[in-house]
Amino acid sequence: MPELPEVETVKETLKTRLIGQKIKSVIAPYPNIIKMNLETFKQKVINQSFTDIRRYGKYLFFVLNDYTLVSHLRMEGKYFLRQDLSQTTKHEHVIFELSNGEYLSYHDVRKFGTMELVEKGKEFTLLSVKKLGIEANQKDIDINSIFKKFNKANRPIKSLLLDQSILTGLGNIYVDETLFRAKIHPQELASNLNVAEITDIIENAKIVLDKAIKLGGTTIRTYQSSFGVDGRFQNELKVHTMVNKPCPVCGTKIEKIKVGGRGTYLCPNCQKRKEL
DNA sequence: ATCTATGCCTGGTGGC
DNA sequence: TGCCACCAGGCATAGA
Repeated sequence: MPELPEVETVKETLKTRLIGQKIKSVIAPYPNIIKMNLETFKQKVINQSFTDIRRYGKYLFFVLNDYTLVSHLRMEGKYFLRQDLSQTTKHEHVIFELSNGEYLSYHDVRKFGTMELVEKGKEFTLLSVKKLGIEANQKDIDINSIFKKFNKANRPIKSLLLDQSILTGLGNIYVDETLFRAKIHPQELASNLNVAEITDIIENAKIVLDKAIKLGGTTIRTYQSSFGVDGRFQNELKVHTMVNKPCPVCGTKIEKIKVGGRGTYLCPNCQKRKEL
């Protein structure tokens, strides 16, 4: 699923081909992706050009002349550039005809992805974007402010790391990898963790995310960056998807459990719960 | 105020 | 082979 490194990769890939292109028309076989009236949406974006593409957390911002198209890929959204409409396939739900004759096409089997349109510069007035915390790979994160939030939470640490309102950018894959590196059990209550442990988690999150960005993201299940390119971080995964494989540190079999309803991988020897 | 459960969706898988 | 129940899960929302 696209998390911060995957969305970053998509952004960089699309930038090389999309900047300067003007939207000539919009075709929406499944318009529910767009969270506003389709005709209004078309009126606003047609004749607008892509001036920049940015990212915050897992959100993509397509900056146009007067508006910003805010796109979230959720579980498996993807963008393709098609040379011709005949190349589009079953699950391409929103298609932008570009001035160079190509088509920017949004593909999403599960239809969970969203597109919202705001006036340029007002991206952070969107409720979904406004509530996001700081990016998990940011330099010099204020550990104390994070610690305060974690310290009063009576929930598993994994659930807090997935909560985008505190730190944003981590999803199921990178949370598992981060907690493995920090040697913290995903079900450990956040309130049981001390400042040193929180610091360790945050440092490892940055290491994992930065390395995944360098490798173009992680391809498991369905993720590909735009134009059908696989990521390479899947070769670096230590625990996620590795059930019953030996832990790369101690050789113990990796376990799969459920935490907050999500499939969770861990080494039961390296990531022991604390005795209190 | 916090936390948990549900709905949104489809394709893949395993059981029979 | 086909049918069915179940699973994958980010986020919004409803409910406890």
